[in-house]
Amino acid sequence: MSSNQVNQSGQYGAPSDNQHELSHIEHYNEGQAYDNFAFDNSGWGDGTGIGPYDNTNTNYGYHEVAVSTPASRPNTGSVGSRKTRSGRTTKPTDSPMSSSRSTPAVNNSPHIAGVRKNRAKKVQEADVILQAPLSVLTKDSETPLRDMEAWANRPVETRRAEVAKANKIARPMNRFMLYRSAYAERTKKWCDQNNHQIVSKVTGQSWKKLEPKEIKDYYDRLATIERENHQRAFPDYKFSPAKAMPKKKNPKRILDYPESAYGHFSESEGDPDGEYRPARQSRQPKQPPRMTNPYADNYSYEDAKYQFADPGSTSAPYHQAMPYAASQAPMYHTHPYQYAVANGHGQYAVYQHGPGGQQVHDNRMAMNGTPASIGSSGALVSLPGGKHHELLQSRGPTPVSSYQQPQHGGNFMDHNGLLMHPDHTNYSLGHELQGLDSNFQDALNGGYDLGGGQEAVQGHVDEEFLVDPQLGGILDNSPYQKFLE
DNA sequence: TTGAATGAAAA
DNA sequence: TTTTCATTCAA
Repeated sequence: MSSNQVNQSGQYGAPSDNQHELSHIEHYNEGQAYDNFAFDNSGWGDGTGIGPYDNTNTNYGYHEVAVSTPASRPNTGSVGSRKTRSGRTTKPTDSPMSSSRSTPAVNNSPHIAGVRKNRAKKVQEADVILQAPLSVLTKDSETPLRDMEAWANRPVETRRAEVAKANKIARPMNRFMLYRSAYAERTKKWCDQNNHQIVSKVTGQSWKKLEPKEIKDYYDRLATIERENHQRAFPDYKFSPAKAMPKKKNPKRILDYPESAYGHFSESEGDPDGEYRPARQSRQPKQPPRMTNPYADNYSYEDAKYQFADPGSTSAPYHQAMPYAASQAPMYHTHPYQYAVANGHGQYAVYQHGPGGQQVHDNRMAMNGTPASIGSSGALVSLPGGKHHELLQSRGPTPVSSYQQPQHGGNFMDHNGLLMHPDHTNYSLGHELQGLDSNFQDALNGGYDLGGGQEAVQGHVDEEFLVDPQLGGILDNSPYQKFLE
């Protein structure tokens, strides 16, 4: 069955929670425990990955019900227009967001007197109920995942150039933002929606309820890398959110707070007591600059405006405007460090960090004869140097959720510290691993002084190798297998 | 939308 | 002092 067909399994009319849950267990669990995998109870359905809309808080047999939100869903039908509870009678569509399957929201929540405090925190779930994570649902998408490894590994120079352009230091992406970014384009295509709010809701739902631990761990580690590189580029960055603005309770009422508090402060009327301030992404450390402070002397973000010539060059204006570019490097790069990235194409690139910033040495090589595939992401390892040991060390056997049930010790961080994207992970024969291991070592040995890097490649290599499931890499013992028939 | 970070308020 | 809560902001 193709991926985006209308649900024909009768779930729309599922008579009761219990019954549905039972059927879910019988049909999908097959006696296996999914203890650590946060499926909702709606089951995997027929492979559409979608469930019914519910606008009236009618459960339709689902435990987790999405309440659609008219403000965020365009192109919905008129109120009360849905005549059938069964999606079976609606026209097939390749978009799970089809209006034929949606109805406008009706808020039937009972009003509880006196309970108003959390009004703003009303949970707005996606209009689509996913029944499988996006990593599964969009597995066969022709739209590649965005390469968030490349993003997390942007060199210091790139990051500073971005700051120069935007005139602000952006926060590093957290694991969910990385995930969301990776899947945004796919999700748009899959939903046939080009709406940030919808993408956010769908990816949020997939992330929070559906994605297996391995996917989350992967983006967790990318987030760690992203955070570390951000820290490297901006050692004194400190998140400094704008002071919270009081909420407008009722736009028709007289504001409880001065108008100026809600927006830009003009010089004449704005914020005389300085209570509110517009958003800023970073601020100078409150402590007086130290000699070792890369922002030393008279430099400040606000004043410098980053109006230097070419941030990527080593020209004098750049270093004058960005003094830390020159001064901080020795502080944080006492020893160059390097890491290797396997991109899922059976190729490795070795990155080297140092005072001169990050250089990418494209030490690509074939591995296992694995053909090139869409997208990237595969394995990633950091090699020793500096203070980043937590990225460099093998963490030993990573607990694997019962969802994965790997037969051959499938840890997503293997004994070499390889960070393996679950999409490219499989469990198979040892001889394949030998190829990975030697190639990996070759990559590391490609013109570099490994130093402590040898530590990262020693030790036992488990029977893991990279496989692109789009090329048929899902093997019989893959936990995804049963859902991809 | 989730999650990190922040700061104020409450315990 | 510690915990809880609301808020900002990353795309």
